[in-house]
Amino acid sequence: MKSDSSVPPIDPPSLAERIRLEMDSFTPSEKRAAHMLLSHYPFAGLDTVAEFASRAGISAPSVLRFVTRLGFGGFPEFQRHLREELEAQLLSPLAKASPSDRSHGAPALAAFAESVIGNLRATVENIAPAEFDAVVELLSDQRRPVHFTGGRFTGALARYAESHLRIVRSHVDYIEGQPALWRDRMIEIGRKDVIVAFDIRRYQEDVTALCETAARQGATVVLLTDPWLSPIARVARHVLPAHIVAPSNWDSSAGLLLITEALVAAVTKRLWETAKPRMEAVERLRNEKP
Amino acid sequence: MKSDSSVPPIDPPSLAERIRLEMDSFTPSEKRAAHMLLSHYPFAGLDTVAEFASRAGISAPSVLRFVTRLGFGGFPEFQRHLREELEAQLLSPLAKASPSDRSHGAPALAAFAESVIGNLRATVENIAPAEFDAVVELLSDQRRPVHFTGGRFTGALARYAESHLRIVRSHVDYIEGQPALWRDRMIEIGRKDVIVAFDIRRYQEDVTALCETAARQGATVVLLTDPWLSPIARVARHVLPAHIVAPSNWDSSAGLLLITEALVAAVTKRLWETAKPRMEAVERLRNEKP
DNA sequence: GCTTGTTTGGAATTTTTGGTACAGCTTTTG
DNA sequence: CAAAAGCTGTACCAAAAATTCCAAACAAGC
Repeated sequence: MKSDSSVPPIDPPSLAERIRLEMDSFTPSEKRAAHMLLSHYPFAGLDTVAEFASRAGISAPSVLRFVTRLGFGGFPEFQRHLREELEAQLLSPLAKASPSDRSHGAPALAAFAESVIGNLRATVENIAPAEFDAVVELLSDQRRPVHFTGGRFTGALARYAESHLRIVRSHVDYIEGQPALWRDRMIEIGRKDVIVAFDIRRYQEDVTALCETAARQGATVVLLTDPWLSPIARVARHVLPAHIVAPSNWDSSAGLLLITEALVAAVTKRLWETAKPRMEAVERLRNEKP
Repeated sequence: MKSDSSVPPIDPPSLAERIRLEMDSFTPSEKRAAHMLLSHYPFAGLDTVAEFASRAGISAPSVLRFVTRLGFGGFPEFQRHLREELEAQLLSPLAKASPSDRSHGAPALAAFAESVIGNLRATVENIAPAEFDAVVELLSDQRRPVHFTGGRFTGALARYAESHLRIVRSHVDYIEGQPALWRDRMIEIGRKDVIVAFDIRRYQEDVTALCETAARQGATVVLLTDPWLSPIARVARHVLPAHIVAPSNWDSSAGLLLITEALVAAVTKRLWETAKPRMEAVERLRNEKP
């Protein structure tokens, strides 16, 4: 889920900050807990209650009272908060930089671009070479029909992929997401077929259904998704996750596009012997028209 | 080459690194686990076994087997390692981008990514802020109908833009490039209308024709193109060029996507007052369906 | 010095979590 | 095509963790 509630992402005041402010109102043992936590923030809080208590030199119940006092429902909830805070901080090192220190380009554009570039780097880092290569191999097998599909936003990317790959090789098509549009086509799908699905959060049930049906019939499913993994991952043979978080109310698909283009480039190169004449033929046909 | 001889601070080989290397030798469900972990490293591993298993789409025992295979005595030990690694990394700001890490990801993918990133930077540099802002302003005017269009490859990007913007505001649509499909619609196009065209080299005559016709009827044309400028530039009021050259037989549209997403983000923010209720309503409608 | 209210830790309790045995299934191999 | 090996999930159990309860210790007020 995305937090659509507030537009300008004002940093939530860190828990550490709150603790410092409320320090005076703590009981002696709560203070020990607080100091202990702040001295190693936030890692000190990631252990067990017993460990925390022992390090702070107090008892477990005191630790519990401490976190309750901070407004958490329990120790696990407290830990979850720490993790999320840590993750948010680590993933957006850019947010720290002053927002108006960029000179060139539209400021909004520049900031957006930096964020997207971060996504691309992170995406590349997290993709296993073997996985990428395996997908290239799969898409380069001309005996296997390839079908692209995607959700309401990602469908456009699927189309983009399809429009390129269909020129490189044959048996490439695009399947619309709605079940009514693919139900009858499923009879054609079998062991040899490859489904390449694009699906990011707000995962679409119809796309999932398509992939599950195809997988049940023996098709090989390749999934391009976000790091949280679409439910399709459960039936997918290969998963390529891309980072998608951007300073926007929408997610960014740049990482998915990157993977897509890299795949197309690799397959084109791999099949160059047969792709070249094909591409030339397509070009010739296009020029004949008028 | 740099002289690294003096200091041999061999980074403790991150667990992530080891996982990437051993990826090939994993069983299918272990790969799932590995992927899941890498895509969110290391936070994905900080939850409970059950949570981890569920997110990766595998069973809890498989997760246990996975961590055992990595050489840990148990899940808690595995988590402790992750925490320590994270802490170490966070405390040394140098570790940010360890150069020995660069080689990761599929080599082809990594090289491609660097090239794309270069394109994005160049694209941002070459866009006049005023031009960008003017387009945002134009697209934020709800009284002006907006029509997206594009060529055989870029059409997908136009669709992508349309699918987002149509949720933010009304009077947004997509026009297919072939003249037969838009000829009759042109009668509707007038002074108030805005055409946003995507067109990169191997410029398509039909898209050019569409824009020329629309411009002749008084419509405002916005063009997203490559640095060599599509012929549409002659009739366009605003031109946003993106760098597209990549190590591939194909051009890369990442720069166009970047501009598109930045535009959508800016317009969404600009129209937030009216966009928010719209987006919520759309969400509600989508959830009613089943 | 007694009482009252607060704070604290030990021990019991409950919930959650990690771990294991086993059976079904898939893939590989002969 | 059958047997074997390997992988994976269900069901169950043990362990450990969080949480609650209660009585002791302490401080402040009369």
